[in-house]
Amino acid sequence: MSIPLQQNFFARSVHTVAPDLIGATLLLGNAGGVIVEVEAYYHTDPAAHSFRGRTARNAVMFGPPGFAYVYRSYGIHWCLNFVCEREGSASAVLIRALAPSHGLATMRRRRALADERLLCSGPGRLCEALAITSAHNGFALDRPPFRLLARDSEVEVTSGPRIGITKAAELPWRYGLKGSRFLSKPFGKVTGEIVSSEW
DNA sequence: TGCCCGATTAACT
DNA sequence: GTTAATCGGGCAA
Repeated sequence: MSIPLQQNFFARSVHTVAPDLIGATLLLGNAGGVIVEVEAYYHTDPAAHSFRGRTARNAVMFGPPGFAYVYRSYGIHWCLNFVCEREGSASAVLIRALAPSHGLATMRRRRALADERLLCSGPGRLCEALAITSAHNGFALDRPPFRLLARDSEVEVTSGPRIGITKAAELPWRYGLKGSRFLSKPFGKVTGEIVSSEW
């Protein structure tokens, strides 16, 4: 049924990988869910951490595709990215929201009072629910404790401007599962739709 | 060394 | 709609 995603899945344009991740299942240990929202970041993009070159923090982004880049956000939260394309292209997809499907009790405990809709609906929230920290920075995505399973049915993907950034905020590089109630924020009406069935 | 600010979230008014 | 929490990265000095 669900086929594990191999590293070659990530060895493509970040703008192809991002919508293809919608509907895939992300698991860490026995907790996780279906990816319903992501954003693409490319090193020529002023909003990308890799834009100003390689540093200790973003080094994983400059490495080979198929690895996790985890960084601290606002000194409080962790955010999870998947490195894409090829070594040195320094592109990544930010995982922004999941529809919880595995280990609900575990994730609720980690997230305290959060109800199911808010359990994994945000980049910081899903890292808290899956217990992702800097300890996972540089981990391969096709090996434990990570598990990534390809979607097994067609999905409708919407796109729109990215969230929470000030630079290049107009670029429509946010992708989401159309109509999902687990999006961190709704998509605007003007955005186009993409129907995907590959992967 | 100091300063500014962010790929966020929850708890306010 | 507004704001505090909280801290490391990146850049100016």
